[in-house]
Amino acid sequence: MTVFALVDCNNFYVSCERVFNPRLQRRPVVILSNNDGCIVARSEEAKALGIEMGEPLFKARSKLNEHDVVVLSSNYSLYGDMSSRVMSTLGRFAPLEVYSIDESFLDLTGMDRSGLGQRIGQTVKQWTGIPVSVGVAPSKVLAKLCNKLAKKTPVYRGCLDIADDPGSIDPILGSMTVDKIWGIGGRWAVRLAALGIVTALQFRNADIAMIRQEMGIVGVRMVYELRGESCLPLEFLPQPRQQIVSSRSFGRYVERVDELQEAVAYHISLACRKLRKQGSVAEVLTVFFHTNPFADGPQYSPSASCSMAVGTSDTLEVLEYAQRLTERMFRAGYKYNKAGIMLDRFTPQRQRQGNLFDDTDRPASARLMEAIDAINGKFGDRAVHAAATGIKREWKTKFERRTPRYTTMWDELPLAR
DNA sequence: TCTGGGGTCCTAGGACCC
DNA sequence: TCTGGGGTCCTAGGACCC
Repeated sequence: MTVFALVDCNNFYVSCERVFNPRLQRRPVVILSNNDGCIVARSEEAKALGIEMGEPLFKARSKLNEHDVVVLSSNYSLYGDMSSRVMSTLGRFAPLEVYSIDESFLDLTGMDRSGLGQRIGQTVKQWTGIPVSVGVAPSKVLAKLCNKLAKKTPVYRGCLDIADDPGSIDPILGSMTVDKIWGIGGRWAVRLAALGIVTALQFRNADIAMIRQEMGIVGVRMVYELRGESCLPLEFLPQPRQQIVSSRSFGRYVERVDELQEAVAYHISLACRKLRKQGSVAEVLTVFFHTNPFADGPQYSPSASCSMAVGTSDTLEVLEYAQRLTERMFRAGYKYNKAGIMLDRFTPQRQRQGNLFDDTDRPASARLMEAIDAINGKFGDRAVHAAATGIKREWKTKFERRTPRYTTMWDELPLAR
């Protein structure tokens, strides 16, 4: 039997901030999404005040002021770096699948697990400063569930292991609604309720043929997983992305085509760098932008794709396609609040399909991109960049309350006195 | 005034092929 | 009057996740 552990960081973004600013301990803290728009992470104290996940900042404002809540912009450089520290610590214990920025599955099959969960937690806390919870079970879905229980039930001291006795949580399944299961969202919960399935226990005990009929193969797998029969294997090797999206809201409305072009160019450069990093080339490009869907007034949200003559990851080459698409779609007289691009149809760089009419010097293009990536890797992201991405960039996304990038920028290191 | 961003998988249906 | 059977590929849309 395979034994899965799910290790999940507690309130990850808030915990990262607290490592470098201990004054945030025991205070209510929230972290905002891009553009300081919504609340995407909350400390326990903030949750206790009834502040909701995903709540727009302006709606929560009075509550935040009233309770003197600390409000911070996202600091992705910091969180990304702290995440890799946590993951490499976890890698000391067992083979792992990094599932998201703040959680990993570990393969504990055949290991002596007595006290192991607590030991993992203590080590991560001591080495990185980040508190974690651990769930251990014979399937991923159950491990997820145990993790959730471990997190909110102090008596488990941060780790719940049911690998030897999955039935032990039946009473809890019976009192839990089905949408709390990983993979079952609100939509399914509504449809299942119509079939008389409300609790996680009812779902687990449901008739397989009926679930197959109603939910397809996805639902069937969920039921088996809940029964402790693993259907979702561990994936130790990260799979290359099949699409890369880059998009952001603007810090203020954009009405001019040149600013829109800058923003699109900026997204192209981010996405192409990611694409090169994974060693792929893309054949299809999509560009989109839109007005603010929440605002009154005329709406316009165009999107257009094109196939590129040859699969490419060359920023300058993709830029040309992007600018043509943007120009074609742009309409004056609208207040745009967001732009983005998507790259699609990837092949590995080495298997690039040529084109008879391609007169680009491919080796030269590859060397140029390599040089740009190397320079930016050493001297910072925009040390060299396409002029098309703009100089002043007044449309930039807002991060008005971002803390220093303590661990990734020399001039933002924390000071010790 | 102010509302995030980036992914995956599955399915149904249409187009097309022999 | 009567109009097969089996397959693949692609796309759009729905559902989910963090």
